[in-house]
Parts: sequence; C-alpha cells; structure tokens
Amino acid sequence: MPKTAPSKTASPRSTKSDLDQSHLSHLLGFQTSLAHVRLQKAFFAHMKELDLRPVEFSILVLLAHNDKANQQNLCRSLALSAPRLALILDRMQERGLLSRERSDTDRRAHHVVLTEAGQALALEAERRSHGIEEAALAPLSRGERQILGELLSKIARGTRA
Amino acid sequence: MPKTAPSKTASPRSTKSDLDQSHLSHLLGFQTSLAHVRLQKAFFAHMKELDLRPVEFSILVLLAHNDKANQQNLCRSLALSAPRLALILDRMQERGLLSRERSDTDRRAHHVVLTEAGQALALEAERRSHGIEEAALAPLSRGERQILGELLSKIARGTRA
DNA sequence: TATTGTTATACTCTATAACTATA
DNA sequence: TATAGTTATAGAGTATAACAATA
Repeated sequence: MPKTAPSKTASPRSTKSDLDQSHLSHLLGFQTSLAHVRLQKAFFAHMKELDLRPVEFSILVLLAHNDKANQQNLCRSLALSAPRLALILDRMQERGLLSRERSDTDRRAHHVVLTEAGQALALEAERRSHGIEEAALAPLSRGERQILGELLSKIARGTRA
Repeated sequence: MPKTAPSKTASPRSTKSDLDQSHLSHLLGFQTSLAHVRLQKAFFAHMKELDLRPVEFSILVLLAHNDKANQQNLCRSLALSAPRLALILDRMQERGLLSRERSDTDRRAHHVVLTEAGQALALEAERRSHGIEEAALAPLSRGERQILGELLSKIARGTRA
C-alpha cells in the first residue's frame, strides 16, 4: 500500500502493467489534462466533417448568440491571447464565415459578425454538438455530468458564482 | 431567456460586458479547457523555481513510485506519443535527472530510472505539489474537489471504475 | 497615457511517417 | 510480422514584444 491513500479503490494497477498514479491524482490539473484529451478526441471525431476545431466552434456559437462582440470579449471568454485570436479570425474570415466591422462608438474596436454561411454553420455545429461526448462520458451518470460541468465552470470563472 | 437553460443561475453576463456562454456550457470539453488554463497557471507559478513543467513533474513522480517503468508505460499513463516522450526524456536526461537502461528481459525496451538528483527533485516537487492549486480551487469545497477529481478520473480512465 | 487590434518571432506541443533494433 | 524506441518534419498552440490607430 502506497503512502498516500489511493483515492479509495486501492488503485489495483490494471491491465497491461499500468503504472501507479496515486501520487499524481491529488492534482486536478493532472486529471483535467487527461480527461481533456479524451473529450478533445471525441470533438474532433464528430466535427471533422464540418472542418471545425474546438476554438472555431466556440467562436461560431458565441457569435451566434452575442451581437456586437468584439475581439476583447472573445479573448476573455475563451482565454485566448489577442494575437492568437487575430490569426484564428483571419482563417475563419478567409473561409467566409465572418467579417470584422469597425465599431462606430469606438473606432479602435472591431465587431465580429457572422456571415450567412457562418450562421448556418454555427446552427449545424451547435445541433451536432449535443451528444458528441456521449461515448467519452459513458462512465458518468446524467447527474454526475451535470455536477462535473458545474464544478469545472466554477474553477473556470474563478471565485464568482 | 435563451433557448437552452443556462445552467440554473440565469448566467447574468457579469462584469466587463462578458458574453453569453450558455450555449457552450453543455460541452464538458469546453469547461475542462477553461478550467485547465487556470490550473496550469497555478502549476507554473509554483513550480517555476524548480524549473519543472507539468509533464516533467508527472514523469518524475511516476518514476519515483514505479520501478522498472519503460517508455510505453509512461506514454500510456500520460497520454503522450512515443516521439514526444523521447524528446522530453532527452531533456531530462541531459539535465541529469534520469537515465535509460536497456531491459535484460526484452532488449528493445528501456527502463527509465531516476538518478539521485532526479529522486531528490521528485521528492521536493511532490512536497510542493500539495496546495499549489489552492487559489484556483478556492471556489470549491473540500468535498467538491474530491468529487471533481473522481469524476475527471473516470473520464480519463474510460469506462472502467 | 491606455486600449484595440495587428504583425512578427520564438518556443512548445502534436501528429505522422520513416527508420533501427529487437522479438 | 509486430513492438520499443528514435529521428525528422510539418502543423498548431502559446507567449512576448513591437507597432498603428484610436481613445
């Protein structure tokens, strides 16, 4: 038995001579990292046909439900750097999904708005997004998924809410 | 009121004109991504003095508690590709933290073993690892952190346990 | 002087294929 | 033929600084 209590199930090194990870499991950064790999794979598997990466999907959906979003808003919502977002928007703009329009009230800012093609893709992608994590979340009950989402969201948003 | 129920708290677009994210929140991949950003920052802030990245930390700790681990074991445990792991181990080996020793029973495989310096660093890093996420996890109670870890771990390990 | 957004650069990570040596 | 590990390469993500335009 290892010194630090293995999370309860005595972590019986499963098949294929897996390693004892009990001394890493107290770090939620470690757990989110591994869980995220699975969820990312699920996303790519289902969104490949639409040629959408997670960031692009998120941008589409945010824009579909938020008028007059500028790049700062998007950066903050998605934890992206301004330079990174600029490149992603370039790509999406070349693809005809959105356009940047200078704000009248603050001519430094650009409103990012979806084209018709962008709106259509956002709608279709949002429709497909339900259930794409089904396989990855199979080990969790409906209630557990709900709780997990809320706990993660608390961390993401920081102390508030 | 948006079409899909905003997780319960009516998501009142908080300060600085944040965007409505309620149509993304059903994707746990989105939530893990944002939460992970916070947790990563916490890790770097606390491990900078030891010059350890998350992967390097994980490798050190795994090796400290697992004799005769080969690179395949590490790849599977950490969801790394073999080429990626080879480069990381090169770096750690040049730094004098570990060595690779051909297995006697299967001369294709390399056992990865910590040097004395590696063991010392593993011990120190593991000691420091407790509490580094304290600030990022402040919004969660002790019990919630426990639950969160278990739910994430279920996803990471797939269907089993 | 500060903010919005862009450009440029350098570094890291990821994915893949091609290779070797062993089995 | 398959597996353990390495090398090489290209693509994507990240961080930073420097810059233009506007406030």
